[in-house]
Amino acid sequence: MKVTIRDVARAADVSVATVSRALNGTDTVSADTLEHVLKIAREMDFVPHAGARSLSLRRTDTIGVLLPDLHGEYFSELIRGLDLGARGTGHHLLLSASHGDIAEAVAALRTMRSRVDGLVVMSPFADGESVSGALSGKVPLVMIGGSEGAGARFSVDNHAGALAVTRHLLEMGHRDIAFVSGPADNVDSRERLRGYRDAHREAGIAPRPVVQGDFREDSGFEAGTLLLSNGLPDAVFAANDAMAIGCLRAFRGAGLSVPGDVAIAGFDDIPMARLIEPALTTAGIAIADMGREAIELCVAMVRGEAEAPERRLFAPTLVIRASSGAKQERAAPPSRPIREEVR
Amino acid sequence: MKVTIRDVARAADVSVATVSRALNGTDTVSADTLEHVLKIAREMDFVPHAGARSLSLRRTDTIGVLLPDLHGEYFSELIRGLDLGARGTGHHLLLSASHGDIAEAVAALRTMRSRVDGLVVMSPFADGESVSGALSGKVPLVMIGGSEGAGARFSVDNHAGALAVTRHLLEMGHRDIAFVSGPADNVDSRERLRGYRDAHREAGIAPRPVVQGDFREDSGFEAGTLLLSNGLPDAVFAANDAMAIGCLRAFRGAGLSVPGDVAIAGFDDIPMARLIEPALTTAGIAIADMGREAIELCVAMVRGEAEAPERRLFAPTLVIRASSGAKQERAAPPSRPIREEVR
DNA sequence: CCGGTTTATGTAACCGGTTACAGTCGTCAT
DNA sequence: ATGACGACTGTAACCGGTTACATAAACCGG
Repeated sequence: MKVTIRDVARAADVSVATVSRALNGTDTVSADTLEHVLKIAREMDFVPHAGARSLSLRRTDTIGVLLPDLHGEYFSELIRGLDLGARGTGHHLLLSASHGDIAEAVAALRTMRSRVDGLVVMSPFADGESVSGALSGKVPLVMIGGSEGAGARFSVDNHAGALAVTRHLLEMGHRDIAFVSGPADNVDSRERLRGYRDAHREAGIAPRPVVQGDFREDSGFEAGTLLLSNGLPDAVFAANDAMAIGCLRAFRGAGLSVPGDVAIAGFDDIPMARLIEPALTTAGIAIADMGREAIELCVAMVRGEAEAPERRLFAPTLVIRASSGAKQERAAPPSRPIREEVR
Repeated sequence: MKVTIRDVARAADVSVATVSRALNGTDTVSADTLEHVLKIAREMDFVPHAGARSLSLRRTDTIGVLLPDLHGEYFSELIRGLDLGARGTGHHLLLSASHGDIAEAVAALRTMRSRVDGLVVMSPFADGESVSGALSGKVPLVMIGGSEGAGARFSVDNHAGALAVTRHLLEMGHRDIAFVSGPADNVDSRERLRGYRDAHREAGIAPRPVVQGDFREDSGFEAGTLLLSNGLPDAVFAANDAMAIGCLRAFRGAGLSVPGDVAIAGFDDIPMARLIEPALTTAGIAIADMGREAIELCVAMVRGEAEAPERRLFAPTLVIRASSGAKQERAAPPSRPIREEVR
C-alpha cells in the first residue's frame, strides 16, 4: 500500500496539517518539527498523491500538448523545445498526437482537459475554431499554426518566408519554378503558396500549376517523379524540407544533378537539411525555440501573468545552401551557408 | 467554474451515483434515465475531474516516459511508437527527458510516480539499479536498454548487431576498421564494442584503438576529423547512425570518396540513414515498434496480465546499403537495399 | 394476495491531500 | 497581574469523483 500523509503524520507524531505545511513550506513550522517531519517523510519515501493534490489545489502542474503528427525531424525538434519549456517552468508534459483526424483531436482535447492546467495545440486545419471551440475558453490555450480561434497564437510568417525563398530562386536565374504543396486544407501550406505566387507576380512571371503533396517525404518523392514526366522545371520549391528531400531523391534517382539540372528549396530548416547532399536551401524556423516559448507563454497564462489573446509571429530566416545554385553553373557553392534575415 | 457531477445530477434530477453509473456503464441504469443523463451531461459539457477520479479509482490511465534525451531522429521514432502504444491501449503519455543527468532522472521519477500507473524508462546508464531503485517496485516499470535493475526490460541485441555489421565490413575486404563509441558508461555502446571486438577475434585481426564519441552527430564529425589526421582506416563502424553521418560529413568535407576511400557503417537505421548520399549500411532496429511494445507491456503489467520480470530482446537486421562498399571498387551499389536478418 | 427476487435509484462513506478556523502557550507592555 | 499578540499546532471541512449498502418499486410463481 502507498504511504499517505496520515501515515507520515502518525509516524512523526504530529497532525496531517503540520506535515503538509512542513513539506510545502506554506506556513510557519518550528525548526525542530520541520526537520523531524522531513526526515520521517524521507525515510518513508513519501510522495504525495498528485490526484488528491490537484483536487484541492485545483492545479495539476501539467501542460497538455496536442500535435497533428509525430513523424520526422520537425516534430522531434518541436518536442525537444516543448520539454525544455516544461522543465524550465517546473511542469509536466502530457503528449498526444491526433494523426490528422479532427474528431480524434477533439476527443483527445476532452480527455486532456481535466488533466492539465493549460494546452498547447498545433492545429494544421483551416478550421482551428472547431478545435479551440471544443475547449470554449475553459483552459488557457496556445495554438501553434492554424488560422482562427480562441487562445493565444504562435505562428510562422509563412508568407514572408516563401516570398524570400521564391525571390532567391528567381534571383538565381530560375524562371520555371514548381511548387509542391502540403495538404490542401493546411493553412501553413496555403500561406507558403501565397508567398510563392506573390513573388511570381512581382517578377511578372506566371507560375506553374501546383503539385499537391502532404508534407511527408514520400509525397515529395512522388511529386518529383511526376515532375520528371510532366516536363522538368528549372527549380522546385517544396512547402517543407521533408518533401524537398523526397523530391531530391527522385531527381538523383533519375540521374539528374542538383542543382545543375534542377534546383531545390524547402521550408523549416530541419537539422537534416544541412546534412544532405547537396545541402538544402530553405526558410529556417527556430523550431525548438518556438516550442519552448509556446510552453512558457502557456504557463504565464495559467499563472495569470499574460494576456490571453497574445499573438506571436516567428520570422523565418532565408538559409542559402548548395541546392538552390544557378542552373548550369556547377561551380563550388559557398563553403559556409549564408544566413540572411528576412526583413 | 467547472461543472461537477453534482451539477449534472441536479440538472438531471437524479443522484450523483446514477450519473456516475450512466457515464461509466458500471451498473444497471434504466434506458430512459441513461439517455436523459447522457443528454444533460453532453449539454453541460461535463468532463469528470481526472484527479478526483484517480483518487477513488487508484489509477490514472497514464503511462510515464523518461528518456535520456530528445535529440535527433532516434527519439522521434521512439516517441512515435510510444504514442501509438498509448493511444492503442487508451492511455495518456507523460513525457520527460533527463538530459543524461542521473540525479535529475531520479527526481523526475519521484514526481512522476504519483501521476502514472506505470513507467517506461530508457536508461542508458550502466547503473540502471539506481534508477529502478528510486521506484523500488512501487510502480510497474519497463526499462529500455541499460543492464540491471528491477522491472521488465526491453533491449536490443547489440552484440549480435555489431557482430553482423563488423563481419559484413570484413567480408567486403576491409581489414583496418575503426570503432567510434558512444559515452563510456553507456551499456548499448559497450555491447556494440564487444560485438565489434568478437568479430575481429574470429577473423584473427587486432582492432584499432577505439575513438570515443557521445552518440551525437557532432562527436561523429570530430571522430572523423581525428581519424583523418591519425591515419585513415579502411572502414569506420560508428556505434550509432548519427555519429556515422557526422563522420561521413567529415570525410566528404576532406574530399574523400565514401565508400571508395573509406567505408562507413552505423547502428539503428534511423529514417535518415537511407536518404543520405551514400545510403548508410547499418544494423536496423524497429525503433517505433520497440516503443509501442514497451508501452503495451507496461499496460499489461498495470492490468496484472503480464509477469513483471519479463525480458524482450530485439534482434537487429543487417541493412546493407552503399556506404559499406568494398574499397577501391566504385561500381554501382545494389539498387535496392538488401535486408538480411541477423540469425 | 403474498413472500421472494430482481431492477433502479439514493445516501453517505470513502480516496488523500490542503487550509480555514480554533486553540494553546509563551512573551511582553501596561 | 493581565490582556494582547504572535508563533505554533490540531481538528475538520472541503475538493469531485466511485461504490457499498440500503431502500423502494416491480415482477414472479403458487
